[in-house]
Amino acid sequence: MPEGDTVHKLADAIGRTLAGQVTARVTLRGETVPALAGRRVRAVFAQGKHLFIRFEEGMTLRSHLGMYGSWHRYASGEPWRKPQAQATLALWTPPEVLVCFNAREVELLRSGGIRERNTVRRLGPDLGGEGFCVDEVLRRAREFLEPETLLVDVLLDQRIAAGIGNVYKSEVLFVEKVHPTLPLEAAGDTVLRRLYTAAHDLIRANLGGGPRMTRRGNPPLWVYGRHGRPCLRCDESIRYARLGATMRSTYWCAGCQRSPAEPGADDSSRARFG
DNA sequence: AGACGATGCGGAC
DNA sequence: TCCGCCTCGTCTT
Repeated sequence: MPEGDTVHKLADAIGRTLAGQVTARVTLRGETVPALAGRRVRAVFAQGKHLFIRFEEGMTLRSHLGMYGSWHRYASGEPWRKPQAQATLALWTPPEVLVCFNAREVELLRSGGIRERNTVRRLGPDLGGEGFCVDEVLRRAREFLEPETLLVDVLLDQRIAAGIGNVYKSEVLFVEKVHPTLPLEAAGDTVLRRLYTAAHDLIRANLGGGPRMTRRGNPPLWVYGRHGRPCLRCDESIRYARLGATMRSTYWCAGCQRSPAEPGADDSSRARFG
């Protein structure tokens, strides 16, 4: 399931099958796309959670898996494990066929179309990419967000940096010992820089293969999905709440990540800012 | 068998 | 702030 690292790994895998190949046939929601028949694939790449397949002469397929999307690879003639009606995109090479099921968005962009797409144009620096620049992240946070914005909402905002999903959100806050509802302004540049650097390191570390992990050993995640279980650092019970503007599931350790609102809380992060 | 919730995100109000 | 999307694994009955 897709956060930035997953989509990057998918792009690599799909690129190994498609890059340099000529597609005999491409269907978009069941409809053949004549413009892509007999067309050579130039590159397959990810940007945040978007996956792009660029063809010669500039045409590009953009896909976003959303919650339910998945990619399958089959040999030609092999039966598909999901109903054909759920296929949003299929590309025949022809020894193989790549099928994207239940994507949230799939579209064909004409030359230069990537830059015209608002959602894509506005994406922040790609946390799974090589040239990630945390200074640009800080600049965007100042430009796009109110100072009162909670860190849970900052981290999920793909305009600030692209690739963090709900799992990395909680994990990154835990790793850096920052409370999920600390406001942007109270966090300050130092904390923000630490959070995004950690996010970049974790996502990059997970591009190698194997299951996604934010720590060595079992369990592979520090806090996500561990509601009520003991913190792996301090043994306190892991908390769960739906937080932020979109009320998304958030997990944190009240021992390691002190609340900005609780009396007697450690306010060292605030002191660092002010 | 049915309820519930989920790794995402845009849009209506 | 809430809902829709229209899938699927997991848990409850």
